Amino acid sequence: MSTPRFVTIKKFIEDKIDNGQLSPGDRVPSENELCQQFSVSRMTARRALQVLNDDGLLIRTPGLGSFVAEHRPISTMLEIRNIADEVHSRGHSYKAKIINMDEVAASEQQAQMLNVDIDSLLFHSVIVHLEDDIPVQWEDRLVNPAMAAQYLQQDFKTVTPNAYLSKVAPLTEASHKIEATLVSAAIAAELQIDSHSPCLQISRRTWSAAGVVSIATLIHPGNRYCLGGHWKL
Amino acid sequence: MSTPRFVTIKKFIEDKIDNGQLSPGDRVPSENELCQQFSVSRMTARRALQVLNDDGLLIRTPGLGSFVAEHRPISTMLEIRNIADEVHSRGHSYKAKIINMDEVAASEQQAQMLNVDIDSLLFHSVIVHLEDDIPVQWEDRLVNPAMAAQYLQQDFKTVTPNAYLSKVAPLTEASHKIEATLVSAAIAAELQIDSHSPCLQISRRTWSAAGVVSIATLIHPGNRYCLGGHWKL
DNA sequence: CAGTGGTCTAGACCACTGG
DNA sequence: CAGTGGTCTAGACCACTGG
Repeated sequence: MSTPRFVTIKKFIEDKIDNGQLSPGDRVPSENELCQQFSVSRMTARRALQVLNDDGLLIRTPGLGSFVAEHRPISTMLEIRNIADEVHSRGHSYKAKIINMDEVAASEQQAQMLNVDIDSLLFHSVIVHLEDDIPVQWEDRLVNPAMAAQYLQQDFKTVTPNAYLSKVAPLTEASHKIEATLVSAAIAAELQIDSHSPCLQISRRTWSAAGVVSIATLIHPGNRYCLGGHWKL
Repeated sequence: MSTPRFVTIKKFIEDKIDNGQLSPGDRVPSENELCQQFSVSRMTARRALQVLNDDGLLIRTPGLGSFVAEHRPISTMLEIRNIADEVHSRGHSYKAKIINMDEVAASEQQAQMLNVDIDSLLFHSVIVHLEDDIPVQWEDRLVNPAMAAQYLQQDFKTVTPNAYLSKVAPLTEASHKIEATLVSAAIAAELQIDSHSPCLQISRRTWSAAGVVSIATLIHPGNRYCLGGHWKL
């Protein structure tokens, strides 16, 4: 299980960008130069540059060369994405910390949102998601037991609630509310931020063919997470 | 300028997923099978699958094969709405306070974002939008003069910049970044909030057929504004 | 065992940029 | 012109999965 050579070359360049030896606009070594420096074939040197290009760190122009991009990429699409996939797609490590897994009686508002009777039992999970061991999302989720009876038996350290629910109750509809908020001291502590730091909060309700599956509150430290979107046509 | 072969193969598979010939979980042809079908080398067939994998459409497992992913990434439509229309639709009164209307020389970053020369003149407007006389949005906007020559002559108390630009340079493309931030004392004063209140900030870049039209920073008091989205199917 | 995807080589031709 | 990145070939060895 040794490191692929193209990864070694990729990191070599990435490090130089991170520590300032290469600045935006600077030219990085060409494919041929990397071939010689690392004694690899051009296809391998090329792959390192290609991955960096795909990640938005380099801009490559035939006839000219490869250059460090002006701006580091903006995180993500406005998608219903699995936070674990999102972290992995950035090449970072993902971990989950389970804060709480229990059942609660539905309040009037919760019952209405999930279309169940008041005081009926709901599955409840609270999980903190970490990217390279830094908290990036607090997830508080209520689930309609009729839609996912085995919810509390899952190991959410390996499969996110989102991924699990998508499997047992395929998503047909979703609504979101996005706002900027302050959070309680308890949540701030878990997210390792000051309690007066602004947070990006997403409240989401998801439907499957059979009805409302789940309502979730996702809270992100404002300085560690942003939503990106691109629209065309 | 012919289509690369790996793109042809990629589209071949993408089409089968789109029209339902391949469903989530189905196995797609292996690299070797594609080599024979399309008479290409394995590296080329591989590239088609690799790109689809990077896009999240396939999941590949050594020893097993390549399979159609369970979930297509779902983008939630975030509407680009006119703030005045939005306020009116809530049955409230709308007013605009013009803070600033001038021309500025493009910084390096601004020039790059708007695709103009550094130090070329840009139109600049700063407007606070009020709902029932309460500030709900701080709008700081830079406009490419080539796209809307009469921009500074408009009366933005009656027509929002958004509405005017949509008329003279119809929108074809937009990208957003959404984040939670704190704002400067000057902006907080105009928004009539404490400077430590969290704000929802949207950075938006809009394109028309002829190119980038405008970049805008929209700042909303966290307790007075939120974004909503709904996605179906 | 045959088959899969992951990595890699040492070549090739191409359109393009700059000097 | 020499150099760049974009595409492509026909091989290779590997760790791994399933039957």
